[in-house]
Amino acid sequence: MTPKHENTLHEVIASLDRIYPLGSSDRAALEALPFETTEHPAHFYLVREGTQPTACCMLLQGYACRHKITSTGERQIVSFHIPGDMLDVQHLELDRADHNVQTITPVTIAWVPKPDLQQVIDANPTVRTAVLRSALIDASIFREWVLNVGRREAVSRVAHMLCEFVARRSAAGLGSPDCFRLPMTQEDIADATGLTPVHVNRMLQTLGTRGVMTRDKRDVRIVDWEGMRRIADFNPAYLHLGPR
Amino acid sequence: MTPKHENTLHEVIASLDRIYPLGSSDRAALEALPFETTEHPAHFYLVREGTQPTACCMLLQGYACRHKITSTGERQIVSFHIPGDMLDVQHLELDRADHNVQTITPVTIAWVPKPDLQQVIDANPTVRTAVLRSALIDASIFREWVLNVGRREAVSRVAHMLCEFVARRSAAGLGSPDCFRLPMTQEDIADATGLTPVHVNRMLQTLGTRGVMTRDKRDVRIVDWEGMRRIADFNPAYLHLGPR
DNA sequence: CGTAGGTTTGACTGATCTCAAGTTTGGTGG
DNA sequence: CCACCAAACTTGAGATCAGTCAAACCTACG
Repeated sequence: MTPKHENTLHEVIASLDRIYPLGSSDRAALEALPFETTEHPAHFYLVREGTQPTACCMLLQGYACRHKITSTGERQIVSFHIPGDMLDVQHLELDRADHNVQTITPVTIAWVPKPDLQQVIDANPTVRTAVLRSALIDASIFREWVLNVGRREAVSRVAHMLCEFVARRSAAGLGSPDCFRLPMTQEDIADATGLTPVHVNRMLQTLGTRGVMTRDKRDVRIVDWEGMRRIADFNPAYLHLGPR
Repeated sequence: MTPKHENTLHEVIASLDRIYPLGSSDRAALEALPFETTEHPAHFYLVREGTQPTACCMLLQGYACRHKITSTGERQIVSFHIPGDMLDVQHLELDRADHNVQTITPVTIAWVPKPDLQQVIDANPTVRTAVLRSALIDASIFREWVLNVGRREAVSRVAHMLCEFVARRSAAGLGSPDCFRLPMTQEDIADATGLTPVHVNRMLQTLGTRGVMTRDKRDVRIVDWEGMRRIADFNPAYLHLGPR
């Protein structure tokens, strides 16, 4: 039973620490960062493509995604984000957003002014390394998504997306890998897998009839992880979670 | 008329300098890096998924790509690389390769020992920033590829791949944007766009009949850039080339 | 309750794949 | 310089996975 959220950067620091173990001075510097928190409903834009963000946003509670839109208005989600994720490290270095960041569920966001964060990174080599590793891991995840969307059949794409979501979520200590509630709609899943919502619905049913998972509304229970992993062609190495 | 290649890190340094302007001491530090050069034929593996690279390879001459392979043996190329590109910055921080790096044409490669490169990066903040920016730009390109493969129709995917290749190549001063020779086979293009070689062939013909380019074997001439750009839905902002 | 957003189903369509057979090309050795 | 060969490219016909369209059904929430 987690208590009502405290609005500190605690999860973000824990998440960086998981990526690269921080020292006490690193942690202290991060904890001293000034920030403001805001709350937003689902489907709210936190960053818009083409704008120049001036603060660095971090996800404290709820779920979000990054996406891009074609000139014909088709949306492609390129990553999902969970509490503790830094949502725009890249804008420390690249001043124009090349994609959108949008909420999936209602969220609590921490906004840290860019100069303050930059200073902590510059002054703390370990933090710097953690942030760099985090950016490199993001890139690895994007590569896996290119593969997923480019070369896997529909069932596998959906299964893979589910496996990744669960793996990241439980690695962050945010819930069981066997039983969880999906925060995203089937349309979100469609936009993440390069499919249509109708087909995603059918593929979710297929995963049911193949006996690897059961579903009650958005509550999913994986009943055969090995089967799931096989259908998804899921190998978590690309998440670089493990002991280094 | 370029003279026979000199085997220095010159192109790599120029490429970093384009990403983030270097000072003379940065340049001197990079020029002092020890390295060995090797030559390899087309289709040669420079890095294999799952291995732990001990040197950082850079492309001096020729073309290469990164790719991943599904359990059923389908290849998905996730990026192409041109002379001057650092091919595995990520292995400075992540020790296991999560993808393959393979040559497209015969290449000349410079291998820099990881510790030496790490030291130059640690000692030169500007170099560090340039490398970080380079990694962030790579990530941006991966995101665009997810969109390309996930949400664009076949002609657009092929056109987009061509636009990106030309834009990056001419930004690096490696040739004209209007007229160039493709280093990759139609099978490579297929693996980059998530299509089959047969369909890539048809889409290249379509781009011809739509009057945006002409083709003689692998020599391509773009005759209508605006039309090409429109079919490709190409907006180079994601390459972060421009004046910052 | 009413309503909007989300999910499910069915029937039909079509973009892309598959398979299979040619044709062209560029490199190599005689 | 030419003949040969493997790799790359091209073409056609038929199959299929996923998309489209449209309607109905939930269900959470005001």
